[in-house]
Amino acid sequence: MARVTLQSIADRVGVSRMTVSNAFSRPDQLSGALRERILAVAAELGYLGPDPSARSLATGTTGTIGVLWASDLRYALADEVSARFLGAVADELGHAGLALTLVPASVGGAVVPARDVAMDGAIAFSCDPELPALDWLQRRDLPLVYVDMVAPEGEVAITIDDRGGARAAAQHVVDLGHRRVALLTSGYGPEPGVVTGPLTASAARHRVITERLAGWLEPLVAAGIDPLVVNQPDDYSSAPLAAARMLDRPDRPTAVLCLTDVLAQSVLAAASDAGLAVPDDLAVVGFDDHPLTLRTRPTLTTVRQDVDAKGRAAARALLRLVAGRADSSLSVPRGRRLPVQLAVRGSTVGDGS
Amino acid sequence: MARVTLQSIADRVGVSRMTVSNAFSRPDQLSGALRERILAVAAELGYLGPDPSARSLATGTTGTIGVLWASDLRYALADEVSARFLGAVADELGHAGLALTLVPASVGGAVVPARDVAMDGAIAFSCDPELPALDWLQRRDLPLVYVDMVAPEGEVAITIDDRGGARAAAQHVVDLGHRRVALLTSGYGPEPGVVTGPLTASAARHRVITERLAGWLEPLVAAGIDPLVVNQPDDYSSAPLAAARMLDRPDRPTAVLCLTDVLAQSVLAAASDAGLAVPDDLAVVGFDDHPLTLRTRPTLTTVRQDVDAKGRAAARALLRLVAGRADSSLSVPRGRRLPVQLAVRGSTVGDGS
DNA sequence: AACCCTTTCTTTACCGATACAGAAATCCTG
DNA sequence: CAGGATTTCTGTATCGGTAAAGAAAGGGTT
Repeated sequence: MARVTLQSIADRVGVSRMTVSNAFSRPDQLSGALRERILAVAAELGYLGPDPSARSLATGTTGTIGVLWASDLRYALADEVSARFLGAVADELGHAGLALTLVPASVGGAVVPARDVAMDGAIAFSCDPELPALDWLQRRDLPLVYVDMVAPEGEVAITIDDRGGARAAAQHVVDLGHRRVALLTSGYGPEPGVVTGPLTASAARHRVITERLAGWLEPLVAAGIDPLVVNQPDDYSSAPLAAARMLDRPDRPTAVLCLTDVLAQSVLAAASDAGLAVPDDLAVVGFDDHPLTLRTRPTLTTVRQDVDAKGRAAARALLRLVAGRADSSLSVPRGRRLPVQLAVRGSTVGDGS
Repeated sequence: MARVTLQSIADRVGVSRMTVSNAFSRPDQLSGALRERILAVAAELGYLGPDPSARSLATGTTGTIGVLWASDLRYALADEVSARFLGAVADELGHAGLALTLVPASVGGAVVPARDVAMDGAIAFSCDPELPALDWLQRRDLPLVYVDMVAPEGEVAITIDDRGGARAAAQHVVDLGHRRVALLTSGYGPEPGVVTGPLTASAARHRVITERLAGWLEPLVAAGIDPLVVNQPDDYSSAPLAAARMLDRPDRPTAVLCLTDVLAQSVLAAASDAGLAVPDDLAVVGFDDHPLTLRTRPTLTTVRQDVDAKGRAAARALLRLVAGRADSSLSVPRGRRLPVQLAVRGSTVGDGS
């Protein structure tokens, strides 16, 4: 049984192939009666609508947007905050009838997804600017939006105010009178453990880390505080261990600022194990406003970012870029830096009871 | 400036277009020297490789696999366990050079992604068997793997032993001597709150819920226990409230079996707020072995499922189905039900101290 | 009745590649 | 050195659609 195509339907109905195409794609181009007849025959033959690949070739649009992810997808998605971002993007694109394709960053094998997968545009999320896969996307001249990373000059970047948020977090613990402060990060340099010597931007594997570190330092330095910096191995399952070791030191900090809420939760667990009361013996601040911050006890003080808004902003900016390709009179979207907000909860300030 | 195509390269080099095509896609079909020359010219002209859409049309393969998701992507992805599954699938497909496309379930507008997006196969993950978008995928006759849901007769299904896991969890609390047991679920019927009357399979909105409820009931009924069943609204942020109300009842349960670990974490929080000691006053059991189970204090007793393995199994089964389309002599993959394991931790059994 | 405008359908020309069969050149083998 | 096997490259047909302009038929206006 040969495959059903526009042609076979056209033959059966006795019209031109173009008319059948219009019946599906441009209903206003033919009479209602004929359209009905064509659709009836199509249904009878089991035709499902125009072949996506063929249509892509003819129109030059694919109906899907790519997302290039920093690291191994397996780990990236296991973070609820990133996942929510992705969900928001997918949702927003879905409204525009676009699907979302996760583009593996691999460039080794015969197939290089960043080069070989069809898409109308792409979002680079939180990835290394040097990533080879990103280079492919750029060379393809696809509409591109950069999220949570440094974008090339003139490109559209969506970020949050990481530095301002970190600054507020650090100021908060300084205002509470803490003098021995630890910074718990990850992805800073190659070695886990206590970081000695001055902090350098180049050691951070990511813009987000650089910014948050810089933000934390401002109020601390102003207050004459020299923080203990601890670098956490990427493997999150060992986080409790690193946190525990930090709390075991003779100069144990009274406040810990953490790169993410998940790291902060590990600190809460370690504090509990060490018999330390939070916030009286130890204040803990996270970052991101992960949903879990409300489920921990005490609840977690954190810097709130609106990931949904970030996802929507990225999706919308990209949609405008894509539209701008077809109609150059449209205005070009501009990058945005979304505000953040310190959310003070039980892990830094007791309820007074 | 006209676009660079195979033809323009062919003209420039002075060979046939077909030879240029082979230089990219089938290197063994031409001499190394010529291939070098062609690639050099291609690079010079800024050619990036064959156009994905055109190649799709000619070869009939697209290089991407679709994933159809149960609910709104925004919420679905916000669950770390689902996200990890997706990550594992993406990772496994990535090794085979395939990208992964999230297919929005929308079927309302002009574009129906499940019908219009090009893909080589699809995974239906945990969705309503009646979903219209799923129907489109089936009608397209795409290779399809069903995960965590009831599959049509003869189709490939990957599931876990939800019932057995729930049975083990319930048996565990029975063995510990608990007699007042609560079941905390969600997605059961339309109304949140205490469920009265007999449980029915049809009220559950999902196979997973049905199975876990059934598994819990077996040991409970055998022990003559009539559990308190509480249905949680889907909005996870209200979970603490529902849990708190459950612990406020005069016939407060001494053990709670939860549909997921996230729900269980809410119960831990509510217990803490109510001044109840876990596990002495209240035992809590989750489901899934979410990474957070190790970060809570006490750590959470749960039923461990291997989401990575589930993802890999689904991806591999689908890859085999896809390969089978091209070569019908290949064997057809069979469905699998992956085992689970009770992980006893601090939320049911104290450390003896 | 002449004219122009719509509506409705068709014609022609691509979109950018790959499949497959065959032709020309080269290489062995005995 | 004949003859078959290889290697290397080309020609033709095809994948399944859409864009854009043109032709035919009907409708209203003056």
